[in-house]
Amino acid sequence: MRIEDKEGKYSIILDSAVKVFAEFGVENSTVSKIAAKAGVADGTIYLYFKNKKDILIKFADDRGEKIFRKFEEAVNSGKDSKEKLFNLIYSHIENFSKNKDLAVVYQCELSKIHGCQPKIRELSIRYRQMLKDIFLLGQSEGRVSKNVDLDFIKDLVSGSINEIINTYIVKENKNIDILEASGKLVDFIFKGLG
Amino acid sequence: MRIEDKEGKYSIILDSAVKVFAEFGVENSTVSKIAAKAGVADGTIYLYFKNKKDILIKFADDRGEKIFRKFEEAVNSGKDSKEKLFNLIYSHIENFSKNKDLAVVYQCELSKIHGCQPKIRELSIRYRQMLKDIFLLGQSEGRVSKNVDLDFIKDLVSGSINEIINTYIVKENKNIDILEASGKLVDFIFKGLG
Amino acid sequence: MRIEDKEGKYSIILDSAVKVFAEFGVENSTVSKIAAKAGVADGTIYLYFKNKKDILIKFADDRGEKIFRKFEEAVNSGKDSKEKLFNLIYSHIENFSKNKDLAVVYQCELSKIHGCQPKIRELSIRYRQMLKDIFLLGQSEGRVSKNVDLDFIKDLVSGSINEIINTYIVKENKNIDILEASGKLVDFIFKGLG
Amino acid sequence: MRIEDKEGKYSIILDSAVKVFAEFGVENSTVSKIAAKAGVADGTIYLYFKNKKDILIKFADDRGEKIFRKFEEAVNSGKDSKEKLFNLIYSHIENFSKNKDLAVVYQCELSKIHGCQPKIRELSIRYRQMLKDIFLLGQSEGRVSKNVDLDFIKDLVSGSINEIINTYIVKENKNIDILEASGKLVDFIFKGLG
DNA sequence: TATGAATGAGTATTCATTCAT
DNA sequence: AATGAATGAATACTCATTCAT
Repeated sequence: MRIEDKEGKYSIILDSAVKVFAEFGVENSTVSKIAAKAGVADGTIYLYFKNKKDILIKFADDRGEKIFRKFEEAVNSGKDSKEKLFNLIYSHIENFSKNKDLAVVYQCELSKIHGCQPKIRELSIRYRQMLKDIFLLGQSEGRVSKNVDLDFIKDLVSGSINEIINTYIVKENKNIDILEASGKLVDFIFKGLG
Repeated sequence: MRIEDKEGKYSIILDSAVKVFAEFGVENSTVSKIAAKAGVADGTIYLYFKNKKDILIKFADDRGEKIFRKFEEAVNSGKDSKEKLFNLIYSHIENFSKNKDLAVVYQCELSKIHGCQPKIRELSIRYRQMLKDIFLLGQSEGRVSKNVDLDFIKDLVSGSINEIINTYIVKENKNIDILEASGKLVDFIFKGLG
Repeated sequence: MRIEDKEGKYSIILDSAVKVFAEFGVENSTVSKIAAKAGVADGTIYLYFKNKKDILIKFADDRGEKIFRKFEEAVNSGKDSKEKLFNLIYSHIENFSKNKDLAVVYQCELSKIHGCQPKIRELSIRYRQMLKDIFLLGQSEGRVSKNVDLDFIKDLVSGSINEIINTYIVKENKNIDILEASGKLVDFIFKGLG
Repeated sequence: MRIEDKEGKYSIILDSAVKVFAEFGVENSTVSKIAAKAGVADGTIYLYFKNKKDILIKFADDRGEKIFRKFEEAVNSGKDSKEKLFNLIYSHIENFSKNKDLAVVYQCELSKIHGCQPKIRELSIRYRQMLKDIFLLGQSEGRVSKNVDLDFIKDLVSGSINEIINTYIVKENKNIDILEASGKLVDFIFKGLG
């Protein structure tokens, strides 16, 4: 059996777990359900994960890190602060729209699991630092007033984006015009910061 | 036994439950822990609540409604849209600051419990309608541009307020200057909507 | 409060218990249900009965004894063995028809309760002795063959009567022509014993 | 693990349950007691049975059906109505004598459990139909009078047999001369029907 | 590696019984 | 005598985890 098979089964279980978590909630998800969804025996789970909670921790670590890289790429590909913010928001909404199970687990389930909190907290801090950097750039571009408290503002913006995800993807499960939503949000923010 | 004693025991159990839920999370909270914290026998819980889930439902119904009344009073006591929004945000932060256990349970735990969702959803809708009404008033006052999509904006604002609660009360457990935070938030929002 | 009031409340509880036992079965009958049906507080039960099982024991003792007296009277009023048997069977079916709750509890519930068994066993023995005495009389009358094993036969007859009660009153809840049924049964038995 | 092992454990639990039910009564039998008697963990019970009641239902279905097959074979192997009835009664007493636990549970416990009643009722109906068929054959043979009400008589006979089981096996726990008892019973019945 | 039968600790809930009023 | 709120022991059932195969 090749190494990629191990990675493969590890991934299959992780993906299955997310689907199960999203459908039933973490607490109503049993190891058996995850194993069944992954097409492996219950015991096999324990060859790849220490225990049930470890699945969530690994999910937060792996999938969280992966999606965060995409956010960073999106930001890097923007030529100025406004485009960077737009790209970030667009990437965020798009990625979570494409994978609603992941969105549900991220927004609702993960934050409560004790072992997951370090990674979640780290990602949250990095996310907000990204926002702060964008707005610092905006200040140097003259787009953002030097009077605003960026530490405070980055939280507001982070909350706004979160709410969009929560409202349109997690709760309402609506199809959203990502381009339009991202545009409106960026306009609102930059106007507020001008 | 006086009437207030019965109400008293019901309240004592509810308060104890909130503390336990906040400390351990709903799923790691046992009926025994709640009973012990309330200083009653396990069986006594069932004289006042149908079952464990019912405690959360009653909590959402009773405490949620009570706190929402305060929000409405705060809004009503404002003379114009800006003051109304300020009062709402101030009241929101203040009330959740005073009772962090309640904040934790509201923000993190309640939304996932199925039986609670009707009330949570109702409160969420009423909250956002309050915001929309404030901004409609703002439009008639000439303070808010008629071009903005109020349904979209109210979500952003709701998300921003939520994030303040989450960041400063639930996660960081910081003491926050409520007056300053409310002021900054209102300024940012009205500037963005101008 | 007069003495008969005590007897009265004792009786009311006993009657209520039988109704509850018949409706729910002994094991699904709670002291609370019995108290509610009797219109007294739960605690009041314990002023008249030692505990829940004691209700059943007292029921077996009191009601069993009472109904058994009627059977004896019925037998005594018959002028010969055939009439005595007819009267017994008629009285048995009639009394259990009139009070189906009592029939249900007697036939189905009581025999399993450990504390009740002494009385139940005693009544069963007395019942079968009554039958044996009738058949002994029948032998002296020349109506019953001297060759039959009366100890065995009395059991058969007892079982037959039981089955009539079970089939027509407890299970099927049918209205039965008591006169006809008693007649047929007596005829069958005496023919078999001739 | 061989197939018979699975069947084996299922059977072991069922047998253990019957013993426990017979000793303590269904309501005083705990799942733990059954598991201990079977030499398995409590949880193992639930790998083979849906819940506690399901054990009784399966018992009624499996053991009831099995024993009933023996009754049918016994009847079929008789060459005329009298021999058929004799064989049935003999088989009935013999089988219940050999397994008194089963007899106790069948006669006393099973009839009250709601989920068991369909099977119990079915078996009871089939049993009495068997009796009726025997007596119909007896009529065609000229052994049984055409005047008797067979629907009534089959109940009497069923009750008589039941009483033999109850009296000698369940209650008195006596050793009984099966050959003699069956013979007497058949004689009595056919004489009564002549 | 992979399996899945077996385990048994953990928990919500019920209800007979008590006792202060 | 009567009440009924409070008690807490008892028990069915779940499910994460293990381990012999």
